[in-house]
Amino acid sequence: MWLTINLNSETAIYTQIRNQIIEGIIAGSIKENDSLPSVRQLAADLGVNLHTVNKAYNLLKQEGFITIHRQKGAVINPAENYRADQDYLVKLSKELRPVIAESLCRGMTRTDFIEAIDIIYNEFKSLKKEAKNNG
Amino acid sequence: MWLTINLNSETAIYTQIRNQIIEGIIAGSIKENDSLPSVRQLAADLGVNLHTVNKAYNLLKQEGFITIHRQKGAVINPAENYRADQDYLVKLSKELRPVIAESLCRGMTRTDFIEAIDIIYNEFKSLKKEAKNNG
Amino acid sequence: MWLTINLNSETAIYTQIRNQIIEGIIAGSIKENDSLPSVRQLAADLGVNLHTVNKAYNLLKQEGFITIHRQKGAVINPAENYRADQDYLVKLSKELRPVIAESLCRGMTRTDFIEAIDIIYNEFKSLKKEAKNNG
Amino acid sequence: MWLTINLNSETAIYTQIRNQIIEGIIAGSIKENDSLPSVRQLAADLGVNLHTVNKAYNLLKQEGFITIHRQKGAVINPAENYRADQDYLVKLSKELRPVIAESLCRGMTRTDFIEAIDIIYNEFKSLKKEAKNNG
DNA sequence: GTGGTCTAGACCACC
DNA sequence: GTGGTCTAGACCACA
Repeated sequence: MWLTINLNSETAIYTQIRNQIIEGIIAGSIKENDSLPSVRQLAADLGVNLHTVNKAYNLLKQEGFITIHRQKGAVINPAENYRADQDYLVKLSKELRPVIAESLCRGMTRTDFIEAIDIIYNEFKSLKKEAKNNG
Repeated sequence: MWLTINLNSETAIYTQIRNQIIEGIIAGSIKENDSLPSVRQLAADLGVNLHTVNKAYNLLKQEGFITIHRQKGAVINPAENYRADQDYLVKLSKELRPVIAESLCRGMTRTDFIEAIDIIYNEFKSLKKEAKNNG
Repeated sequence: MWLTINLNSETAIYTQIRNQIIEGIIAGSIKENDSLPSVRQLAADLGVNLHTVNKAYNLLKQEGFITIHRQKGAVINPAENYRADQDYLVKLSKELRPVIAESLCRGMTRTDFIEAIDIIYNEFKSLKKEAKNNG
Repeated sequence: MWLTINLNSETAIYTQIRNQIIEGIIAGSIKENDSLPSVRQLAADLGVNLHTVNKAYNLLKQEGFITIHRQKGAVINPAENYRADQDYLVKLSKELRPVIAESLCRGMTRTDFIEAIDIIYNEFKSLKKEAKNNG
């Protein structure tokens, strides 16, 4: 499994799992209709508690990214199920506002900020290529 | 007082206080060498415990935004004290990465994302104008 | 537990805890990746409030000595995380200056002063040996 | 007056005053039997409260550095009055111990530490020369 | 079980 | 008056 979690991180483990699965989707290493490992399996692989993985999956389900079947386990939904909608834009704005505020306060211009996000966009582009070559 | 906090928010109260003070700095409603209200005063105004305000102030102090005086209370530092440095850029990147990942996953392009941040930049620009007219 | 605090001391309790943990590290009685007792546990052992221990741990975290895990509690960082850097040397100099000034004023030479610090160095050497024999 | 205090410093103002007077003694810019400015005068010069200067003077008196006369005000004592004694050595050791502990913990050797104190000794030597030329 | 947050109320040092 | 420290007791998120 391509997931790696950092126990020392400030970020909650279940959040790290959720974030990496989302990154897996955009990289293309997991696709629509793919199954995620079972809760039990993933928990064992990562050496974390069942509840933790469960919480991550439930969060992803609630956010529309996956559907949890009794038999097939967790399955990636088609992209239509979680297209950015108005609610998401509001949530996104709430997340970004304090981050942008701090960057402004620390003297970063809009251009500096976009430079920072472009580095991240490029990382994701590389990930995508890599996954393509491997898959 | 220009601070308003939301007791029901997911965001910790002390974080809300911190964030709004940062917004106050970029809006220009508080400036270099201005004093913030005393912890007791602000706590009373907001209807929260003094320790909560104290924690917010200590966080701001640790981040370089303010200096805490024994007599004058908390004072805004000159901007040089908290200019974006390498450490901050790393922190910023860590904050932005999962946010950008989710937006990509939900089908937002880089252009859509920049549109979202521009709305926030415009809000801050309006705040700045407003504060200028009031001050 | 190897920690002893003095409630009557001028030094704040949380500072005493911090200092003794640092001494524990240099003595070798706690090592890289060792866990410290939980805040509740240590607070109970020392007969102080859990917030006081919490403050000490947070200070140590901020100084780079420990990492605070959600599950495992506080863990000693590898020494690389808190090697003396320029900032520390400045802080050290600020601490030492008035101490050296007073010693000079009271007629102590540099040699007298080094004699005084050597007594301390020898104490730490003994502590280290002791810990080695016990561990 | 050669005293300069920093209101932003972590160090209490009365402690800064006390420290600088001690530095003045070792530099030779104030000598045995010299009078310090009156409490009122110094407070006015520094722009601080009377009580603050008073506290500094009382501390210096208690430590043996000065005598407070009704008429002549505060007068520097002869050096014999405050020679390092056993009590002072104990106090010094208590001050130095946590400082040395931290430096050790951060990987500084005894040699590194002595290098750091020598920088300070040299600063004081320069101060002394300077004061000699001016006086 | 762990730490994180918040409240309430106290005393002290500093100014 | 200011912030700094400490206590006591509560609830929540995370694992």
